Amino acid sequence: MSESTAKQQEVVGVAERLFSERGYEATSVRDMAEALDIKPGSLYAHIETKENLLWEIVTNAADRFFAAVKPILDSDLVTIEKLRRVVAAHVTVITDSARSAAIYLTEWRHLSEPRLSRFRARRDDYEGLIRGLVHNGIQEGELADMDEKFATMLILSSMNWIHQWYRPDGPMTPQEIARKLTEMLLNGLRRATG
Amino acid sequence: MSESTAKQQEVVGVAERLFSERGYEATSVRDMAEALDIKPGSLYAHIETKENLLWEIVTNAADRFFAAVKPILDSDLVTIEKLRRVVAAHVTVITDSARSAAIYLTEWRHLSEPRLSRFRARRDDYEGLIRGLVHNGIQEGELADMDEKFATMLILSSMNWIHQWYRPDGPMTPQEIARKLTEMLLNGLRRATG
DNA sequence: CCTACCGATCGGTAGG
DNA sequence: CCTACCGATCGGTAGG
Repeated sequence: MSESTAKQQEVVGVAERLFSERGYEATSVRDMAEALDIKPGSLYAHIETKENLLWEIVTNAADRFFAAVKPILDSDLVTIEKLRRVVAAHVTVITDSARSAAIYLTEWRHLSEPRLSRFRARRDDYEGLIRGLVHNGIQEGELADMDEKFATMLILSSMNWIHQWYRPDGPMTPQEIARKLTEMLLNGLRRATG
Repeated sequence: MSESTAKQQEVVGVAERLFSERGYEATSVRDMAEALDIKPGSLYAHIETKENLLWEIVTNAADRFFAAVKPILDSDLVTIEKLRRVVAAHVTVITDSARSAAIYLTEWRHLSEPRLSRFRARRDDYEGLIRGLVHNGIQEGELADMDEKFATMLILSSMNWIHQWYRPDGPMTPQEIARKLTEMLLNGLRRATG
């Protein structure tokens, strides 16, 4: 692990913006160089390959999701409260780093092997964490007796779609988004009878 | 509207496979020609441009979603029943035409203007249909008094994520997926108390 | 970080 | 549907 310079961080920032706006494949090294106001060849003083940039962005994003969620799972809160906080933490990662989260969620498939497999394994680990939470919630009777895998997918999909419509200047704060989402997921859309 | 030949349908089929597997930008006309066992230049006897293929795929997919959902919305069923059937219909479109649905959901951004705007408008119309349903459900007291727009997003996001994990040879039928999804969305994940 | 350049590949066309 | 090709652009490198 070599330390990364300020300029390298600037390059990553430009890559995050362009990859999230146009997609990885549709972004050329010339696009990035232009945004950085340098010549295309000069970019390679700061990066090794274009794919390395993608890899750095998605692994950093994965790190953020794990770091936000792990301490909550390791705590001794009851499952429903863990779930509330995990949703809040995950949503906050998406809203705070919207660009890299979008790349993490949509551009990973352009990684080549062996990174592609490493990525998938890590993403599956994360899914496993959420699934463990759902599993416990069902065991303990806090969550309904339902298809564990399917419920996990519902939680992840509803959280991950947020990057598609979230705008920092929109009317809702990340906290509000997390609160409404947990509320709807836990209690359902149907009007409670009685 | 010129009628499309069997060969043109074959070309569209190959494009659906490659665009969904690798993405639009990462698929070259040479990739498509090779899959069709013809020379790259010969492809242009059947298509005008590569983007026309993308446009045909996403508009056909949009047509399918509207056609599946419209008659249900126009019926005189109660809102909750409409919602059940709309979810089932939408999920069935995704599972029956998984490749084109995936392209519709993820590759549309590579359209150029003015098609990009036309696409967005149509997608917003569809979202409006679902939102109208949610609106009515709240008015009539069948759905909980909640953020209408947010509930619409939750419904759409949970349905649309299915293409990410659905496999035709998996254990669940489209009907089962739709049933479980509606159940969880309407009643929530929390164990009903009392 | 620049100049100058590499071979490969891109979407697409002319003429048959 | 093929041969033969177009100019443009791709990711990346050598040498300074």
